[in-house]
Amino acid sequence: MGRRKIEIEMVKDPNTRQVTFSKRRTGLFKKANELSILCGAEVAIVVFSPGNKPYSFGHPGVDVVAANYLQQENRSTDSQGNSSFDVPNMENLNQELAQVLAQIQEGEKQAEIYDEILKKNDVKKLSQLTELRDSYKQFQDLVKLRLSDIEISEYMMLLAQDPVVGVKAKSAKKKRRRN
Amino acid sequence: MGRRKIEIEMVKDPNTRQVTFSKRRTGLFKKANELSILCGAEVAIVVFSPGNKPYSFGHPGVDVVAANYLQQENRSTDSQGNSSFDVPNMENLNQELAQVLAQIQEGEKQAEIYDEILKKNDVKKLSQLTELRDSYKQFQDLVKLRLSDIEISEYMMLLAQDPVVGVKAKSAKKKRRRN
DNA sequence: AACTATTTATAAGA
DNA sequence: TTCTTATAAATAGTT
Repeated sequence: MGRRKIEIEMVKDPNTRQVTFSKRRTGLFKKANELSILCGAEVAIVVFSPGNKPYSFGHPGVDVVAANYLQQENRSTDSQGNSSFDVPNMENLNQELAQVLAQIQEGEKQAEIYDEILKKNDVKKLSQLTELRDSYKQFQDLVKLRLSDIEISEYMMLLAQDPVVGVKAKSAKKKRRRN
Repeated sequence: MGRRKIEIEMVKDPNTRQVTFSKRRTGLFKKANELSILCGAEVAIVVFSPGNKPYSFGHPGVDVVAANYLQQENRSTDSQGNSSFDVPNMENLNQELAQVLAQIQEGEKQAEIYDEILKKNDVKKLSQLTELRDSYKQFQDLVKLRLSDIEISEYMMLLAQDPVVGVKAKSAKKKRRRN
């Protein structure tokens, strides 16, 4: 959309990055505003700049939308089976699918476990804390690396494609924002 | 941006409105994704469709960004970005807890990503997905092993000083861990 | 769900 | 930062 096409990857020069951020944040908020008006939709956006300054847009307001969102999130078991697996006819693929699905369930269980532990406030050692944190980061980095191979943009869009309704507020009933 | 210019006002025909919503929501999320990547910025969006279905986008995650946002809001701000909470009070603790839980959810979301990708026919790169999944599993196992020995308050402090998924460090600067 | 004629966003330059 | 403008990208109406 500019004089040249750019790749979607971290802008290296900090100065240029800040400029890009300003321009695109403006554009994003404008789009959000149009969406809310054209469709009568509620929209809330929070953005942190590269310098960590928060910017927000909300119609009718960030807090209002956030409250609605959390409300939705906390009910919901699973509204619709958003799985129309039109998977190709490969045995391998089906296998992978099964495994991944199992993995998802595992992840959810895991979170519940964390949740329980956090609630009980079990206490122990810092050194392991650090390790845990690092492990988590490593994992995140790994994911990032791999995903860039798979087209990170694409997958994020895919992720954002479906309604959050049934996602899994399950383990997070602990959340306590305002109200 | 289309065959004709349109006024920014409520689209009257419900059918057209829904179509417009879908298209523009997709566009909005794509823009948000690009912004987060190009600038290393945290972005969270929540949208309710005309039919009141919630959709969300977040990098590194809606909950994470929301938690940060609320934290900013409630913190006795120091325009220099020097936020200090040496000894967390209950408020801070609860907020940090929210963040931790958000992170956990993000972990789960990773698993969902795999699912999404598989659903969307990107079959050729299956091997990479397998690697990913294995990494994830390893991570989970590691966490399982260690979590029971963790001091939650310390973990929260770690997260606070070096928040969320490598994206960037929040305003919290050098913080010493317990001595 | 695709397709394009157009409009709109924006990258680079000033 | 703001403006300008050539070009990339989003999308309104159509199929």
